[in-house]
Amino acid sequence: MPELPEVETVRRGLEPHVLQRRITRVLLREPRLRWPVPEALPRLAAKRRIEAIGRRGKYLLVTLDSGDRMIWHLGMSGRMFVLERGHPLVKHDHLDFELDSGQLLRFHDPRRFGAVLWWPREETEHVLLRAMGPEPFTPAFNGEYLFEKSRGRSVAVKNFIMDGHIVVGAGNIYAAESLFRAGIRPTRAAGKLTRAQCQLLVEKIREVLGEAVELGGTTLRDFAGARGESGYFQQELFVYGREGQSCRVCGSTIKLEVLGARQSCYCPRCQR
DNA sequence: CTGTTAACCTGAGTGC
DNA sequence: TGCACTCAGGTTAACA
Repeated sequence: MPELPEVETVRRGLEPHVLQRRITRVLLREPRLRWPVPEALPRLAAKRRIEAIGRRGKYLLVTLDSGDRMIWHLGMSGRMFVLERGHPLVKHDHLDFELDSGQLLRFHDPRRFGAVLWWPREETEHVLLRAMGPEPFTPAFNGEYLFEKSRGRSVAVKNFIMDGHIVVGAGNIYAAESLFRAGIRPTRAAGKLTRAQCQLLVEKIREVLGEAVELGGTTLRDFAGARGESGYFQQELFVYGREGQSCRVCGSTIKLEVLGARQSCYCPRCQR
């Protein structure tokens, strides 16, 4: 489900409800997520105050007053809702964090590709975050960086920019949309991009992700923010999910190709 | 090292 | 209605 804009939407939605709130109780119903939820997590997180909620790539980072942190990932189908205590349970409600405000954070994830992990304060670096590429909005992610990284790489540029070691946050939707706006065909070998194309692609990735964050993400099937709200970026899509329809710019028929087991839409005329 | 594929899981949608 | 089948926004492990 969620790429960077959706995760950022959830983060922003959670923030006002959790900052400086104390976790009064943690209810773990189903520990079998992407990795097992640590058995000790409910005990360790209970009584702790939440001091910050941040984001790195598609991971949410929750800093507690003990200096320990939790790492949350929504996977493909995960949601983290702010609800009033006593809200009825539904299937796949795996975990609750009850807060001293009377509200609770409820993690719901049918496919269980998500994760809820403990990151002890004595560990300065977490193995999941260590090898991650730069955030798209930081200066470290720039045209020259992308150009250098892509030299000698034969992988399709779409797979290349979806690789979290290169840059974090662009999943299937936003990779496709960024490439459309940059006029680059998703199948193009990364190593064949020119300097100018790398520069343009960086700008378009930032533009697309930025607009999507402002619109609250993309709701295609089941994405919802922390209060259950939909995103609106789906109205801005040029190629994703539009195979067979006409290009909003030139009228050509949008084509679909499978790249690395993922659907990849592009305009054969606008993207070369 | 690079590149490709399968795997993890459930639910929604489609076609018969 | 029901069944078989395909596909889905992410990430890692296992392979060539």
